[in-house]
Amino acid sequence: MLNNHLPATLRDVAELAGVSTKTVSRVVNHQTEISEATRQRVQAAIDQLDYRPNILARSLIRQRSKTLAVIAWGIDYFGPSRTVLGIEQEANELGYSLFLSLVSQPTDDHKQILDTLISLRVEGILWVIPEVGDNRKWVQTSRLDHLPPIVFLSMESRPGITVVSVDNRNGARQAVQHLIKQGRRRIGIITGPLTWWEARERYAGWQEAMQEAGLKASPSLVVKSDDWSALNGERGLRTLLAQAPDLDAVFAGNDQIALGAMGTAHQLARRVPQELAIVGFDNIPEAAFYWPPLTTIYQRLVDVGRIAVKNLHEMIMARRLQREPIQPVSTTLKPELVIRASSLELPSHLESIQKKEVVRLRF
Amino acid sequence: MLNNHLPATLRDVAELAGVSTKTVSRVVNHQTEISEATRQRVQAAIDQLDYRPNILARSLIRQRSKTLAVIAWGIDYFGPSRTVLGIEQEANELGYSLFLSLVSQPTDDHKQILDTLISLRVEGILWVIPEVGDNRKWVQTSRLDHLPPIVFLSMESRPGITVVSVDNRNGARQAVQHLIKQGRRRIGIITGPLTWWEARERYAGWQEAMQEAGLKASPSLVVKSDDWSALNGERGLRTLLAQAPDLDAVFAGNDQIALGAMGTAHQLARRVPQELAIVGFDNIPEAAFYWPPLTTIYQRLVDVGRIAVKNLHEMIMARRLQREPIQPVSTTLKPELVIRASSLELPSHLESIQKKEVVRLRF
DNA sequence: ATGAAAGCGCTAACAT
DNA sequence: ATGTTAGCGCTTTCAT
Repeated sequence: MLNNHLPATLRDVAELAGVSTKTVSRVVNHQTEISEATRQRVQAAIDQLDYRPNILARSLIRQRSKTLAVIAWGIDYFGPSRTVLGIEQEANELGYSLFLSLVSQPTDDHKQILDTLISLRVEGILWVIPEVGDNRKWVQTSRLDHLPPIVFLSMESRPGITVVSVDNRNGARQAVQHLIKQGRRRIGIITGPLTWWEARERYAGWQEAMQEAGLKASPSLVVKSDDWSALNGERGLRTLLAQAPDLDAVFAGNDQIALGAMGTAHQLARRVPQELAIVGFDNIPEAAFYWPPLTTIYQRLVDVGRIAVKNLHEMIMARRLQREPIQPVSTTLKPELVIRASSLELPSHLESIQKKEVVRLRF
Repeated sequence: MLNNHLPATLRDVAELAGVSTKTVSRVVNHQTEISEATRQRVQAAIDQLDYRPNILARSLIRQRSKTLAVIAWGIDYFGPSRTVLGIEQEANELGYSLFLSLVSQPTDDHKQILDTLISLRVEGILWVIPEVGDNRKWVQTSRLDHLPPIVFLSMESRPGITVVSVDNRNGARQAVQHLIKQGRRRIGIITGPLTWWEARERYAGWQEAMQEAGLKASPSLVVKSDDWSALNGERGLRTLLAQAPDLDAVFAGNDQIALGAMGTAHQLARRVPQELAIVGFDNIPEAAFYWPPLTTIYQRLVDVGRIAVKNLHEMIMARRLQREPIQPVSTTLKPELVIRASSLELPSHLESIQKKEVVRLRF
């Protein structure tokens, strides 16, 4: 059977129930000023016709789309996808539908996407493109009050805009301080790509922690990656060991880089953690199952998404009420250190094995 | 400054330019039947007022929202997020905007979300919830012609519906056949949760490949996981070794399970791959950097998403043209075997190391 | 408690 | 080449 009959409208329901459209509208919107008898009659007609209100028409007249947009990059990576998950959850709870737009590169031009979103009459925008190079310069020079309210995720706080992010610098400091507490002194770093704000922050955190402990943050302890992949961890550790043969620990820009570094350590027969402690960043789910399990920094990325939507909602409401726009607030979440075997002097859960037998892994 | 001035409408532009609304409409929609002089005058007015067409109003009158919806689960996992990436890319290229709806569990009720999507007047739906338990039973009993066109991803093909998926069974067979070719005979399997269609298919593929090779697919070679996590790989390998001490290879339900199994192998000092070959499924980006690098099955998940949108688009067009709905077609993509060290008798890239020195890894 | 009528912003006949 | 008019489906005064 063909499905060429058009969907039922409010008027169809009204005619079937023998009432006016306004009455049907009252039923659909759960308004009270209606007798129970007619309400039931209308409801019967609705069910019979399988009527669903047309939200497009509703949005048009109410001047509210109840729609947000997320413009994101890297949704196939752990961090962004967790953040989008949180965004969707909170948006759903607040009754917003969510448009998803992706850019293929963080540096891609977003103007066209922004135009589309304005045309779609979204009420607010969540900006989930990482700050890379000068791809945020436009924010300073734009009249943001001519755009829908925007919340920026994971970027440097700036006056006049609303940002939700994780304190990467603090996370890096926690990681390095932990290594120092374990007695490590020659602590190298394999950074992420320093065009990224997050990579720079983690790098700065390493520097700060080293200096605070009276350790030299010497250039020979630094290798800069050009991306976030495990490949850079492999190469990075080789370079680092060439520059600083007495290296006793590595802070990696993220868990993938840490994974690559561990692989190289195995190949070079450097025992982890005894000879070389390794700490990552992100706490991806697999990190607990690396060999050895990886000490890393946990960021509450789902919460980043949820908080961003909450803030956005408040901005939307404030603007609707024609009040002065609320002062932009930046939220920064503290990350948490997750200690596992890769950074411990004596990985306790492995002690028993060592006693029982001489473990000899040869590849 | 407050942003309480309403966005400009077509009529505003028309008045400013001294033309009719229809003329402005022509400019906005790049229609040709208009003189260059007026086109420019109208364009100037558009720029001056910063006018953007209201897509809600346009959708209402055109009876086309140019909008698709993806309803998904597990967007923070590798597979679904890659698929959504492909969906977004293709939707964008075909001029569709994309609504994103997530369920928190594959078994969650989706009826309410479906209602919302119909109300939003999406033109088509991409179903990215994995087939778990009987959560697809509704498809058989529903009048799908009363819903927007739907394409189902990653599920068992059924007559009457459009499905795009990967041939998991074939992938598993490739994995096991590869192990057999390497001389392995006692090939165990740690399945994913068998409530999942994909896990069952991979399990069936293992059985088929074993039987075809004249090997016994004995129950002692099987461990069934209750989820897809690395933890099950750890436990799984222990159980498997208890059941079949002469095990010489493991096919894991996915790469995470494989990772967990490798961790246990290390702890138990079983050399991988010499004593125990391991193959995973999915080819997550980190798999190449596991220790040893993991042999696995690659699925073109981005293409799954893209093809799904292409098919959906055709269904939409067919229905719009009031023709008979096109026959549902199911598309099945062949996965590819990616061979790495974890399954090779003599991992070539490690030979040099073995010659140079006796590698002794002790944890 | 219910209804009539106006209109949200746009496009598509159908003029001229 | 340009304009007039009707109306997409809904909500909202303002009546009754």
